[in-house]
Amino acid sequence: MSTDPISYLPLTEPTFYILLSLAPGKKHGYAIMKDVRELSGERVHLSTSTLYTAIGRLLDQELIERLSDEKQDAGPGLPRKFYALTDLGRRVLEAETIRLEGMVREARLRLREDGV
Amino acid sequence: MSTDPISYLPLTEPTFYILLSLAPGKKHGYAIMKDVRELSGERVHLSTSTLYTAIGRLLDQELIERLSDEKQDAGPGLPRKFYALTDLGRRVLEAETIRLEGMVREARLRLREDGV
DNA sequence: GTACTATATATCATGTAACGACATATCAAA
DNA sequence: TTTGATATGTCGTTACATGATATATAGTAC
Repeated sequence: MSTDPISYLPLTEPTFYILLSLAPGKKHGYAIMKDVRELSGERVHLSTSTLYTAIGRLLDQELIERLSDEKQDAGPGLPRKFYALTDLGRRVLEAETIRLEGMVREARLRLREDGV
Repeated sequence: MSTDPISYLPLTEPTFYILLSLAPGKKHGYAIMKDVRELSGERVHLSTSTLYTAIGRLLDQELIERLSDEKQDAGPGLPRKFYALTDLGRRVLEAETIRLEGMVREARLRLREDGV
């Protein structure tokens, strides 16, 4: 497992949004799901299968970490599990953003060359 | 098969670059491969398997079309096959660029909120 | 008191796409 | 004559998304 953020790129769209959702601070799975929906302008609707398998993968890769037992305001539903970005996770997210900016820059150049 | 470009998104990185490579005009497969490598700053090295399976898929989806027998300056290698963007392909590429811009915008907002 | 809805977790089967490895062919230069 | 650049393609494996399905809890409406 590399510590070079570049080696984790490109991120898939769900993965990108999950990490971005955690950028401001810790969240539990279901909160991530709702946040991503809003954050993406109702465009990305994570299914629970996508969400929880991605969380498992990101934990394995140490891009996020599980926060041990935030003794939380229990609302309805099963007990919440909170996650946060690791340093590596944040660096991956930043590297991915730079990658995306490069793609947009090149696209804007080529799409302007012919009359768009 | 939809004519709504949004329904083809998100594109994978190889697919995005293949379409972008065709934006200025027709190319054959091997030329696309070299162009993508340069265009991406030596970052994306398409394997021939990725390239030709993607071309097959894009033909099926009618995002690109095969140009029939450009009687071409035959150089070395097997006979070239030329491809070009369809109108739909161009619209998909534009829609994808807009999607990427949205992701970058949101990422820049959230990554600035905490001190990046 | 009971059914419904939102909250919250998770797995399974299937489909799609990337990718390394492999295969084939042509021409030019060393 | 053999190497390297050009040029096309398939096969097996792996990774990931996704719809369907399952389980559990708390509040609300009837």
